[in-house]
Amino acid sequence: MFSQTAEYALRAMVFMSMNYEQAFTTHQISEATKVPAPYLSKVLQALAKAELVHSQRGIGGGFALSRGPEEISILQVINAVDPICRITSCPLKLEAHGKHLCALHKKIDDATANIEKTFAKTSMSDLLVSVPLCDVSGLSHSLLKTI
Amino acid sequence: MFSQTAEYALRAMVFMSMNYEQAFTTHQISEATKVPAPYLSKVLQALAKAELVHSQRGIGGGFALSRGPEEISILQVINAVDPICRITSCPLKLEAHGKHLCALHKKIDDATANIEKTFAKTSMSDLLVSVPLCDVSGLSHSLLKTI
DNA sequence: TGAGAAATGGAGCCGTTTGTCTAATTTTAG
DNA sequence: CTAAAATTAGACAAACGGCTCCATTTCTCA
Repeated sequence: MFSQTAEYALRAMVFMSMNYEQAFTTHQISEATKVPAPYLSKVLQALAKAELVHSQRGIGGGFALSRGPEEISILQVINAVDPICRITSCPLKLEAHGKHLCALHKKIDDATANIEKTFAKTSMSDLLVSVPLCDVSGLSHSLLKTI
Repeated sequence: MFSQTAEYALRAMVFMSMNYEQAFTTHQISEATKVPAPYLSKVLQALAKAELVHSQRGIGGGFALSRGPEEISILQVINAVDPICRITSCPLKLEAHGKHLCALHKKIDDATANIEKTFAKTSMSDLLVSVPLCDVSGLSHSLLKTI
């Protein structure tokens, strides 16, 4: 339904939201979210390009949210890596339909619109309630102290 | 969002619903729905395996719905070719979560559940209202007469 | 100023999806 | 019984997503 990449991006974003003023290295995020590190690196780059996170090279560098977790929605994260695209014109390219979608495509697009709406309304901070995303017990000791 | 294959399957099903007691050949369906014929053949086989359509070889054969269009939902069609799968356990395989999903995965699964529900409630006959799926003017003369 | 820590960018691998082609099989018409 | 019409089965090709690896660049600290 949703791509693996979107899942990875969301895990990373939720993790970073847990302590959003701090910068985490790719390795730290990978360890906590169980996302393969080299691939996570690409995902984080996409998030950086979308300006959802800010990257900093060198010692003490890493990735951090570019704004507060309450200002970043699930939709923004998904759209940064694997955009949800609406049906704006007839996929069969029929002149007859023009701008109107047939019942089938309207139904599909309505469902997509609903998803968009739900995900736009939910922010990273909404996802921090009660149950943590990740296995804190598995984290390295040095990282643990920072959370 | 949804796979190309699912789109193709739905187009074919809607088309067959327009005259559901008749059998259409792969070629006829391909022509009307603009789905590549050799690939459509695979899709139709999947629909046949799911018993949504019935196939008949030889002269005068083809594919036809196995029951009335009001008894076939969008969800059934999609699940036949590219199943919507729910999140039943933590994707990170964390012991800590057990059967409970964290906020992130619960949110994603809820959205998926909503899609499922909408698509389960909509039948092929609901998709036949007013605007036709396909470019009837582009169909061969012999096929046109049958619709 | 140098060393090491980190992100960046590009090439490339593997499996799945999408799509094509061909040969074999079934079925009906005549 | 035969020929044509149709599905079925299988191998094959191209494109894409997920993933890895490595060389390069940028940055900080001592």
